[in-house]
Amino acid sequence: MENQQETAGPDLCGVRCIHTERVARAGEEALEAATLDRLARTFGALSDPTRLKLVMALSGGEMCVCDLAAFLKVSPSAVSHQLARLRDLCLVKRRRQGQVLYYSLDDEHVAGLLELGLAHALE
Amino acid sequence: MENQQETAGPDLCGVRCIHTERVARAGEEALEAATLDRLARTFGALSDPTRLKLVMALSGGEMCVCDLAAFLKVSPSAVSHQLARLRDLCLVKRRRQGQVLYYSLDDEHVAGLLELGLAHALE
DNA sequence: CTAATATATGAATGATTGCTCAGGTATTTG
DNA sequence: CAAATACCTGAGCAATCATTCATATATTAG
Repeated sequence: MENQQETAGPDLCGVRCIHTERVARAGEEALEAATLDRLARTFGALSDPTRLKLVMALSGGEMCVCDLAAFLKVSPSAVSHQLARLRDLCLVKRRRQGQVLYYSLDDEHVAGLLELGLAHALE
Repeated sequence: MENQQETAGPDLCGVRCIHTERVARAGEEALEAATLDRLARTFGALSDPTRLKLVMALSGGEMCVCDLAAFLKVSPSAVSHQLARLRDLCLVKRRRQGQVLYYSLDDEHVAGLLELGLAHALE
């Protein structure tokens, strides 16, 4: 019984897995859990319309928290929470000028992701 | 009082928005709600480690539902739900051969998104 | 036709997530 | 120094989501 793969559910796909070698190869090529998790959280940061609108706005140049709150029509507190999340994943960075913090996209990857994602969504 | 922007919260950022013209420009360049929503859902489909592992596995070639369930160690039902979501956003496509459905990435955009995202997550 | 296999799907449920509220920190002004 | 402004953050609540369970559909075998 060396071909079998354990499945979790009660409606498991019989006893056999159809392509054992293909599954094994996928296992070898798989990313480690920590990387997978960070990648998932990165995409997750872009999975909300409000946050996405925020990031797209920043792709047009830097903005302060007040500007973003006004633009998104949400409270500065909400914006700040979202910015913290984006910051945590290095999607945006900030620069202080007096009391004002100006946010912008962290690097070109971010604009690239937006472009590619949009190209796919529109096709 | 033509410079003011309404904000939603009670701790609203004073009465004034700092860069009115910048906010106005962002408004002009903004995507329409439906597009934004679809884009958000597209990224959302990639925001779960299990689904991400699934999609990355498919980037190495097509796999059937059974294979994926075995590889991910979740029930075929759970995989099927996830595949439906990915299918709905045209991230994966399927081809039937007898009773077996083989899934693969829908187009190059998808692999591109994974690559770009990974490059960012690893930097 | 009936039985078996592979996959799909609706409903229910526990876990995440977005927002608000109520504070707290950092910077400038007087 | 104290007051004001811009922003941050922890806790709590409502909505969303991933999974399970039960059932339904599609294809092949007999």
